[in-house]
Amino acid sequence: MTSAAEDTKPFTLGPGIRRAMPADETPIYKAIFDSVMNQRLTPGTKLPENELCEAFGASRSLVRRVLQKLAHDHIVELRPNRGAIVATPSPEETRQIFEARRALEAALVKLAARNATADDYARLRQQLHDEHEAMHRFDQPSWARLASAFHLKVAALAKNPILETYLQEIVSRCSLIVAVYQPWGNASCEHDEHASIANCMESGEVGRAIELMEQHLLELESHISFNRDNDKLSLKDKLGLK
Amino acid sequence: MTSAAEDTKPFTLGPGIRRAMPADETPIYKAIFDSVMNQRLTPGTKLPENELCEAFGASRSLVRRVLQKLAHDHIVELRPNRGAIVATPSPEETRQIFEARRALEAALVKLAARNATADDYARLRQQLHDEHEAMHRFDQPSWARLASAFHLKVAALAKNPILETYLQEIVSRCSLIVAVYQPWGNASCEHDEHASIANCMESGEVGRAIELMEQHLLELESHISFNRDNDKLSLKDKLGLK
DNA sequence: TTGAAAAATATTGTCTACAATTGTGGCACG
DNA sequence: CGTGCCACAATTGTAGACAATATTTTTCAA
Repeated sequence: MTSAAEDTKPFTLGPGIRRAMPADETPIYKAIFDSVMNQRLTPGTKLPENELCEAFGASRSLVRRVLQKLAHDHIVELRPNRGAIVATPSPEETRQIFEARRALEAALVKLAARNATADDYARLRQQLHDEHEAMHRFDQPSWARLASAFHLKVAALAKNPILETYLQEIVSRCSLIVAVYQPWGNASCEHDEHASIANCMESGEVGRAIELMEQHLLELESHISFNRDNDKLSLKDKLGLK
Repeated sequence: MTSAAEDTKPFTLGPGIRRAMPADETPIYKAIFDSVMNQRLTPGTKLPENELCEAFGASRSLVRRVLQKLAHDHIVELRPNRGAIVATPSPEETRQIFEARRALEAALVKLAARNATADDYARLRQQLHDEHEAMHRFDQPSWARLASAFHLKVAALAKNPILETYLQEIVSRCSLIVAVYQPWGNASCEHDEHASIANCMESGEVGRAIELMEQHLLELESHISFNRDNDKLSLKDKLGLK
């Protein structure tokens, strides 16, 4: 219901396509990515190359490139000679990821407040409006996407593609963590916090904006909990209750 | 004299090696990397796969993986269907890289000051000592490496592998820029600045440490100049003066 | 019946061959 | 003499074959 990402059509990308595709725009990448985010693929799941090949009708070269990229984005883990599995972020990793995110976003807010134009703020408000609307429609998937989009928009306003790319990576990893360890959805009404941050940025209260952003991210992190079916699974195996 | 990285020996890595090598530890990667840093390979130089293959006696698979990794590290640029060339950082890119570096290192200094132990500081002082010694021996290559190493050490002290990785990438790109656009060597006596930063960190003056770090990086950036043979080259071609 | 060792199977890493695209040189034409 | 087009050569992208490693199953002995 959430998305019709069940691409089992005879997608080949076979002979005839020569242009080197950016590999993270491949349908294969997107399908795996979405499946992980929607928890159809849970952490630890093995991803054998051959199965992916015939599932997508692609050759191993492509599948392999896609897995490489997914590994670089920390969506899957690539163990030498042992294949790929869906990444399993540990609590310690999670802590580090959020710490890095706080540091990055603080720096980005500072730069964004320095570099953003009136037009930029107008677009940011549009973004906030869409977010607000999705929330009121109870459109959870769209909302989650838009909530992340706000942070990415702010990052774009900083006009530093390098830091922006880093934040994209980190936000992607955060999304994975939230999807896996907080499956009921990120429930807090983030909208007001986002709006406050934008307000402070536009009115020049940079220090306050940074403070709010850090607070907002701490809030998000505090809602993560690791008591999950992941444990249930390994427990089940360990006790042989099957 | 600077380094004997001329590995033209019949290195094969042929059949028999099965374990997937991290690809940035390959002799091919290191050779290209070093050549770029030593300016034996100048920006814009084409790197045809076949030539690299027979130069290193390796197959295209490996060469291709190495080029992929080099592209990820922004050492080479990978143009679809048109091959790889040595990266050519533009002035704007350079500005962004240094801006990102200032932001990252500021955050890292803050975290490092919070997390470093007495042992950590002892090792950092050892690092500073080595650096100082290399400087007095006029050992330029070692000195440059050690100067970068100081920044990486501080990053390690923050105990956040994610931010640390990001800084490693950025420092690598900075080294490329310095090597290309400041070939006479980074001459400023950086040692004292490094020492001051370390002092402030250890004595708890975090704000001052961050300030010094940013100042230090601005200093480094200010020594970059783009009036270089790179321009000379393109100018020469454009005027047909050959 | 349980444990370990060995064969069989499945899966990954690497290499080579082929297809397609890009760049270049020559030729015709204006 | 300059410009545009077409064929050829050089180079990259992809696919599948082969080799080596990991995993599973089978077998044999205690």
